[in-house]
Amino acid sequence: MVSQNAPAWNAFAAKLSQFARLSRADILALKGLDHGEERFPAHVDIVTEGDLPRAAFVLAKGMACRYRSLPNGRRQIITFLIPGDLCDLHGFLLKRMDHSVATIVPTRLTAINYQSVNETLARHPRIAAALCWSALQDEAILRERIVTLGRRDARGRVAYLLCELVWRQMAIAASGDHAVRLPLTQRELADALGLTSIHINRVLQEFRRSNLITLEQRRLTLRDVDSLQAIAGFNQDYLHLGGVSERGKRYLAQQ
Amino acid sequence: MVSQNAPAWNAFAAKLSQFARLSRADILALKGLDHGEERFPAHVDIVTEGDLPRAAFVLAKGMACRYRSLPNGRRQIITFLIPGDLCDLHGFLLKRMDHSVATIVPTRLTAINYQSVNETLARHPRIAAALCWSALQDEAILRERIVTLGRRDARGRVAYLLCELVWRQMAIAASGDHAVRLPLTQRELADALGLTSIHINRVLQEFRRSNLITLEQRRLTLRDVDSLQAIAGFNQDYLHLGGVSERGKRYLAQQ
DNA sequence: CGATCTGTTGATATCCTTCAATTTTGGTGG
DNA sequence: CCACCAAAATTGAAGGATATCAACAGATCG
Repeated sequence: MVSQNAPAWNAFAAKLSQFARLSRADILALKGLDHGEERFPAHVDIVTEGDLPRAAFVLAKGMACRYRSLPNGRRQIITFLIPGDLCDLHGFLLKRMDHSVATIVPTRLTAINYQSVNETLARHPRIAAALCWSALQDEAILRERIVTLGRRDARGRVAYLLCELVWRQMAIAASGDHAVRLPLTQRELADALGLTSIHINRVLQEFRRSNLITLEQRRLTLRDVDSLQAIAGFNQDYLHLGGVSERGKRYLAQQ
Repeated sequence: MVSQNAPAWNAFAAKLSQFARLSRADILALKGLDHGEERFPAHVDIVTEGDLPRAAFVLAKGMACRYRSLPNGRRQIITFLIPGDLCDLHGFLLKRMDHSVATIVPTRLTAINYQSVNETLARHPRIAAALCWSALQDEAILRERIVTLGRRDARGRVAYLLCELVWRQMAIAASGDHAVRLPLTQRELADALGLTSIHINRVLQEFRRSNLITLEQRRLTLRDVDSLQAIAGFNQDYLHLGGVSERGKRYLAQQ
């Protein structure tokens, strides 16, 4: 069942390694969860609101988003999923999805063999702790989005989201220059930030004129991270990129 | 260490029982996590952004909120905590809190003995599953808030939040009449919904004039739930109040 | 190589905020 | 129990940030 799918496990392992140093055995155990790869074209639902939740998966390549459609035709993008992100590890407990997940570009998933998850976690406490931490980070990302939508203006929202996407991508594939591929349309940015694509357009242009960013050919570079952070009233603490607490380390040592 | 603290465990057990039928032994095990009670007056931080996370706790009585303050003096309330809610079970892994938690009224917490959590979960798979589900619900609540702040207008936001608070309280203390104590000021509603208290005031008055709600003496009654849901473009599916999926039941039976 | 989606620009509309003042409520001490 | 004070609720007027509408240019893709 193990697919030739190095990027997925690399990205996943890279993400988890932010939290806890994984041994060779740990990384092998991660690969043991591989239950086969699936490919999806761009702009297609992976799961749809109302469905029975599908098996958990790791996003191996590409990009996706969780979103919800409203009766009035609007939609809200809740989160972006990038390579290494784990999706719905415990979702099988639920009867129906309360939101949808869609691809943004052609995307590959690695299904997770959830029968063996518990055993793997029991035998590899560092993996368990890292997943736990990853879940904490995911929740922190949701909270930060709430803060953004509730109390930042349009410029702050855009600045915040661009920083987040760059930091998250840099965490799984170190590239020192704050430049990443950003395959999002202005419409998608708008749906994530609770604005119209027209207004997103005007904010992006202002940022370009002020030399805060460059964004062309789907490639985004943050040219002045400090100013962007100031505009958003923002820092990256919420991503908890700095590793585990002393208490957490002691806890891990006991296991 | 066990405090005379029946309400806490009742509310906690009532909440978890929505998800999985708990045995007597399960409920005793929950009580075994009790690590003492703490009391806080109204409008006081329980934890403050930047702090080392405190031990996990269950809110026993009262009401609290997670919030974040922004450099420009604004604040955003992220979630409300009501009796039975579990707070930061795995937070000890983090170095610092990325947000604060404050009381809204005089509040009692029951600290959780996190040394014994793992053992309890291993021995009581239904508790483990119920906590897992509770975490899924918490995440769903965050997602719904994102949808609200991103794509609903002021009337929709207020309608949504009032419904959510009533449903959550009804789930832990069945009262058939859609009436609950709501100790929030208009300022606090505003900080939760990304609006000004002045605008909250106008929306509430419109709702009262239209006989959608009554709200006086800190007591809220939903008089026309259907209309409120229509205004919010909203249903309660996201709270997953209906129990566990068949797959989830099979999984539990194996444990 | 046309069709459709995306990005861009301008004019106008609107929802919500801001500012300012007043009333009501709730809590506290005398 | 009442007087007093601060906080909360209420009301009105004016301003601003973003939405909506409309049209066109540019890019992407089968």
